[in-house]
Amino acid sequence: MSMQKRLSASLEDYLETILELEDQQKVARVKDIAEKLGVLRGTVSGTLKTLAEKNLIHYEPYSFITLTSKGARIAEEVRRRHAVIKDFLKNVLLMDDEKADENACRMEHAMDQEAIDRLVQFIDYIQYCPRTGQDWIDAFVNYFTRSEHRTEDCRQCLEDCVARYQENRSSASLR
Amino acid sequence: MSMQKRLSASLEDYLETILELEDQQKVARVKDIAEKLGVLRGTVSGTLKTLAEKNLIHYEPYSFITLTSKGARIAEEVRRRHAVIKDFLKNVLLMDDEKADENACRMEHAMDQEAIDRLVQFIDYIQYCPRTGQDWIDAFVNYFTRSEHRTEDCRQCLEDCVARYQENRSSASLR
DNA sequence: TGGTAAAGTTTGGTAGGACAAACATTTAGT
DNA sequence: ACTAAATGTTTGTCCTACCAAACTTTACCA
Repeated sequence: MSMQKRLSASLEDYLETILELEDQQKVARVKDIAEKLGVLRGTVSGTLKTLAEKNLIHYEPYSFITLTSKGARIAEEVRRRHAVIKDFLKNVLLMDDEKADENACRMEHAMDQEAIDRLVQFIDYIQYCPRTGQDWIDAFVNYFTRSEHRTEDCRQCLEDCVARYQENRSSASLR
Repeated sequence: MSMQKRLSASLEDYLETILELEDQQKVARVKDIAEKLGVLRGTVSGTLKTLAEKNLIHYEPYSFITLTSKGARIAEEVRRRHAVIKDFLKNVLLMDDEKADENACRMEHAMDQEAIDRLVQFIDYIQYCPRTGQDWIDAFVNYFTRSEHRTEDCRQCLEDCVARYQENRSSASLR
């Protein structure tokens, strides 16, 4: 059921924006959609008709816009993709917030479910595996800001990592 | 000098394809481009004119097609983005070859230089840092195929990791 | 309550990118 | 060398997505 071919990047963006506006202010207005997407109001009117025909929004001219349940499901999918990708770019690759968002905005239309799911698991794995975790990510900044890595002494880092593991083991067994 | 706004995804794909064909068979033919891109020959003819106007290819009707130096530079950029992304999807996220390629095909038009560069460094970091490396990636498959990770005993893995580091240290100092 | 500003809509036009099918040229085979 | 098949091009059409500008409706407030 509902074996839908993916929407265009543009239509996905409209849905995502409408969902955001619903959350922010309970209702989506044409003007706000136009501003968020950087297009003219006239363009939005046209696209809303398209979305309504596809049963993705409730739309009566001159009235407010809300997502249908089908539209909401898709909008939430898109938003999730965006969030996952941004999280990776910002908190793993350590890109700044704005750049991470810009790239996520485009990448969210390019990655399929499988790629997103795998990325989620990978981010998870980094946090869960005792060999990595947040401090390992934090140390990534040293890697790409310095030019000479080869002289780095990793022994201390490794020892800390092992110590932390044993620490966690014992405190876990106390619970 | 050459402050170029990015080409459309479509034009980037044409350049990438032409580069591939040049490498494979020394020359790009309309028919082959059409097949690789899954469009009709007529569509290719039209697009080739566009590319020629932008000085990205050498093009005379009924003759062979080659990239200009400007076109080649862009084509190689696109190919590099593709390769980096595919490498990540396949060898870090462990997606299968075909899926990795499909996603890379789309993502290559969505990520900017900065994101790609950071991804390269990250892949590098995984290999370079003694806490991670190939065996850490290999263990990722255990993480996402099993449902219960929490019972996993990580001590052995951690010990092996430390041992390998000391091993490498001493063999390095012998050189 | 009328009038105006803001918000929304419609219409006509442009551009990119594709298809289909008619047409032109080149290549190969005999 | 001639011709059929393969390859390449042109033309006309479609679709999506946008802008500009005229127009309509709604909202507000004096």
